[in-house]
Amino acid sequence: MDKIIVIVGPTGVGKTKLSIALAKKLNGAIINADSRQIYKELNIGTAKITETAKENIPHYLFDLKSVMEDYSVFEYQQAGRQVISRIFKQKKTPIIVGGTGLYIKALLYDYQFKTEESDINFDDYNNEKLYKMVKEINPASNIHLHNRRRLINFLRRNNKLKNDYQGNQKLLYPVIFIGLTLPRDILYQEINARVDKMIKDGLIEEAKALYNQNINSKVVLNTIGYQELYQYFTGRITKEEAIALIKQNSRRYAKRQYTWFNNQMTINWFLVDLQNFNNTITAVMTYLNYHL
RNA sequence: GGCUUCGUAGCUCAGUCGGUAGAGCAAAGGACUGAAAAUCCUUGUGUCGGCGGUUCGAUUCCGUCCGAAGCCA
Repeated sequence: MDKIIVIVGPTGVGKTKLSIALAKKLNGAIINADSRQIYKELNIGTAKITETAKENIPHYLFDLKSVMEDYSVFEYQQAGRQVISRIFKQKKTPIIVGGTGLYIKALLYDYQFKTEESDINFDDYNNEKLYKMVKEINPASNIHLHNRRRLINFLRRNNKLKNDYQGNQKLLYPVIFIGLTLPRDILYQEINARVDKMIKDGLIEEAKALYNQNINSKVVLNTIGYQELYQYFTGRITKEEAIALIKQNSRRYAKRQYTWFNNQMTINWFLVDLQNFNNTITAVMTYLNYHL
């Protein structure tokens, strides 16, 4: 058994639940592929698995960083590849679980990152100028004029790479991609209900603790659940508005995840049985037994 | 009961001095190599409340009915 199993899908479909079930049956070790579960302080809002729910199955790449620290795909790629080889050495099955498509792709495909980067400060350059520079280096670039962040990223890190990323589609490991899905309207109901549950479970208190410590890091201000509650804490919106916003942003996030998984990777999709999740587990296991 | 205003896209509304209509939000689709739960792009056919009338032509004018809000009895 030398294959990696990857569980993907939109937020709130039940990836974590499936990961535990599969790990038990396949002598697995779980690797997080969720960009926000990397952070120690973000628990309820990221639906991070609890210690008891882990059922003694090894879990890697959770709680690596504090929200005060930055993190990047590159770091994730390096850490993840080390963990994969370690798990293989233990004769266990790596089970990668998460909703961050880029992390998964960078980890498993031949994504190459530059170690050196330019120290040019681009603050004085307008988008038109940046766009022109990018086009000079790579005329085939499809980065949009208005996407300043990506224009600058390209110029800072990839300015010596003239061709496109040919490694984009090359898998480095034997992988089985499992996707969990639900009809859109049902998924949205599930997401809404889960947000209500997070509130009941103490999301407001968790976010308030960060707010009270004056933590305004990039991560916190760019994470669904926390960014909206911060607006409530500062009095810009009401609690009800914040909760409604969390739901809306979660739904939009799920939609973007679908766009990625449907178009960037080839996934074997499984419809989740909400009434009896065991049916879902069985369906996935049947598939895996045939393909492992 | 009388008078007034309103009834247009899922929501809030604009508009057509009569030639079948458009913004914001919502929503949907898409891009994706260093913040990715991020960043960015694209997309607006709806019996213009119902039924009649005038007109070559009505969502626009007139009548009437229905519904909402307000004022007067």
